[in-house]
Amino acid sequence: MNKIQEKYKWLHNQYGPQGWWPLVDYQGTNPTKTGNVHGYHPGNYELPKTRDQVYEICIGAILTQSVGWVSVEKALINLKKLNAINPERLMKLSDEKLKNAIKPVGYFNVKARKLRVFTGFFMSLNTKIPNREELLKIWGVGPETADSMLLYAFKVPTFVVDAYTRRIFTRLGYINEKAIYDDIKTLFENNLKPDLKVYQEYHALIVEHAKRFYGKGKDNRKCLLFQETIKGT
DNA sequence: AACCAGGACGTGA
DNA sequence: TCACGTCATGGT
Repeated sequence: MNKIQEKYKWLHNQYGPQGWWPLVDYQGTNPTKTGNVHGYHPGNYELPKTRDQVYEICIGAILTQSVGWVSVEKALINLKKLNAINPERLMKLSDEKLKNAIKPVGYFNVKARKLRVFTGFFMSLNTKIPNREELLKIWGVGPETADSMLLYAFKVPTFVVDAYTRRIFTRLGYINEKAIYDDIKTLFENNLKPDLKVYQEYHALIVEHAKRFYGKGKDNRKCLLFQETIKGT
């Protein structure tokens, strides 16, 4: 077992299945989770089931850019009340209603536009699964957003890298600070079997762990246990 | 009361 | 390419 696999094992043992990606209709709360948000469905890998759920994950991936999930959940609930977690119906919302609904996530002018651009693309898919290149061409969809959509909405085993991933594994010494997104992504994909569940859980576990122990400050000594799994390997 | 959150884009060097 | 400013609300 390589180091990347060992870290996964450690995290999963600590926190258990995370039940990502949250869906507003799922009231189940993961009691082990940081924060007071619901929508998680630990152990259920069948989701998303409907087209609208696939869509919900995609727009959630856009809304969460540089923003915590607590805020995104509010925006999604607002959209839900407008019956607009559906591509056709979201497109029919006025700009005013759309921006007002997503206000909690901030950057609402930019994100409203991103949502419309993406929604046009989504409708053109017509049940087809997009590839990474197609997603990256969309204005407003960068590497992390594209990978999140692929992994959690379209169930393609592609690894998601975020600021937390970079922070943890930089401090661990696995990657250097100037590593670019695809370098980090490759590190994980080269050291893991392309297993959808593992990819989904690993990213979610990294987020959970980072929220607890890896603030933006320099202190990485809060989690000695995690550090120690390196030694002796 | 600063500081930062599950990024991406536009700009100038 | 690359570093830096911008987008904006809400929770510690």
